[in-house]
Amino acid sequence: MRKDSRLSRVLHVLVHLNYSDTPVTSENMAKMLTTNPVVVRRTMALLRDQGYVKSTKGHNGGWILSKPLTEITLLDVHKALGEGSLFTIGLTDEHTNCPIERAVNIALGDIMNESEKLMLTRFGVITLDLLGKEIT
Amino acid sequence: MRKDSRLSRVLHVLVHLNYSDTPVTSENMAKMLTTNPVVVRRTMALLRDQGYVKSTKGHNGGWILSKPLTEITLLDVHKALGEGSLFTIGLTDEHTNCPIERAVNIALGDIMNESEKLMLTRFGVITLDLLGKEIT
DNA sequence: GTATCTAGTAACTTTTATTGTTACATAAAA
DNA sequence: TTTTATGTAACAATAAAAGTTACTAGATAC
Repeated sequence: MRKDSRLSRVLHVLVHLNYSDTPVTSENMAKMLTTNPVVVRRTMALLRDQGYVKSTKGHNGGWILSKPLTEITLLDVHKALGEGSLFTIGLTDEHTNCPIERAVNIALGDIMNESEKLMLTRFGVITLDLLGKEIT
Repeated sequence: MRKDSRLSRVLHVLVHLNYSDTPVTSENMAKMLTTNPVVVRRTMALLRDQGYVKSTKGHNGGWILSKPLTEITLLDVHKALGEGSLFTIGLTDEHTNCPIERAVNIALGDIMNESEKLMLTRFGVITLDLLGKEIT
């Protein structure tokens, strides 16, 4: 199953942004992430929509933070990326009147919900500045 | 991101197996799951390898449980399917000497591990007979 | 013992989500 | 007005999973 490493990569970029006095271009970010500028713009656009970064065009243009890292949590970024479920496991929806299917879905669903809740709660209390500080 | 509903579907099948006095053919399971027999065999083979089901060929052949449902947990089935990570989120591994990437990975990794641990623990205490019993 | 029914499995094709790419428009600064 | 950026639509490539085909092997029925 394929992994989505956008969260991890975007976080990386955001923390780096914090340490740059000048805007960082999509081109440069693309090099950092060994991808290409259009992909970077696509992803960064999601963060811009939520007010976490700003972009400027033309000479000396690029991306800057529009909020301090202390005001952005892992959860904020995760949500901005618009991910669906966090889990690779999916439930079925083919025999909704089969009591066994229903029981299976309830059991798995309950566990997944509990686990997701834990994860998002943890995400919600970690601001991005902490990532910089945790550097050893 | 694509979901893997094999766990959910296999559980469904296993509980149904329990209620059948005769072996169930891959063909019939395929109909239940609206897929095809080869896919069923591929998946069931993983469970057979772990001793949870047995298959017999020829007339009146098919699949039967080789352990009671009380001795199979969600975790057992999950592991038998050989899934990798439970999460759609992946970490990066491109700048292992970048302290920021490392910090991001540590933060996300810790949370994912904790969440995974919770999930697998819950899986481990639910035996498949409970699914049948939870039917309302 | 031959026909039939079943699983086992390798090889191939299809599907589909994501990522990557191209091309061009728009805006800002030199 | 040229250069450097982003914005975005449209298309192509990639890759993982599922589906399919085709065949083998074993077990039962007749």
